[in-house]
Amino acid sequence: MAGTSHRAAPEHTHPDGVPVLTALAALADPVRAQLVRELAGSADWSRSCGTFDVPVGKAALSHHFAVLRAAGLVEQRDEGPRRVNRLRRAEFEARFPGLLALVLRDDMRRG
Amino acid sequence: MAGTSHRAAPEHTHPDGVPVLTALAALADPVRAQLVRELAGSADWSRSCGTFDVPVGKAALSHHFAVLRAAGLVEQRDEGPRRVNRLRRAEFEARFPGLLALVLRDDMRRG
DNA sequence: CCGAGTGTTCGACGAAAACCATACAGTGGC
DNA sequence: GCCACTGTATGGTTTTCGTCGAACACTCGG
Repeated sequence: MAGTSHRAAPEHTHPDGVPVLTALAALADPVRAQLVRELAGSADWSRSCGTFDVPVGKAALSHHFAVLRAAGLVEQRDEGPRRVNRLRRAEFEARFPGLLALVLRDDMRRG
Repeated sequence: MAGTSHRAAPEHTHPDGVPVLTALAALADPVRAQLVRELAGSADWSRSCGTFDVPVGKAALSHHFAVLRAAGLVEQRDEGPRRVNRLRRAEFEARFPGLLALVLRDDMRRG
């Protein structure tokens, strides 16, 4: 049975069902903001969770991705042993116009 | 000396000097979001701090206003015994285009 | 079938944040 | 001068959040 995954698929939330405060809280964290920025600079499904340059262990990293999923920011798919990611640009932009751009265009000021 | 206030003027931060994550964190709180919404629906300098319908004591309320000031969202001025507020619509919009609209246009969903 | 690689889950910990009650500092009316 | 009113500052409690270490689950290659 090739192509069959026996791993539990990650739970995804569509941006349409996400409250604004949840979206803001998801982005108001330095680690998650960095994840989103790197993800925005990469092609869809090209980055697995372990390939991000953030100063946290894999347990915390896994938690952050869960938060991003719950906020409708990230979609994940299992590809062999790793879990590859995609930034939900269009859907998130439709729900929260301009929000993603604010985080991406930021001048990396202190904070 | 009429017109002289002996009270320390509140410290204000212009939105231009505010990091994006600080702005997001300031708005990602239910109480503060409510303050901003009520403020947006009132004329400038028409509301003093005590006139907002939020379920917290005045100590916490004072703290929330300090956070909003530090995020460049609110300007305050002393008017007799009370401190009246103004939402910095234009300045904040110039620094974070679309962000205020997201909080104001929200459908008040749970969360 | 085993072992390396990848990511999640669990429990615990510390730091940060929200909150309250109280005390304090101005303002203005009496 | 006193007192009610408004908001700030302080100290301490509770809750939330980010983090880690360790254990577990799954995939794939030998």
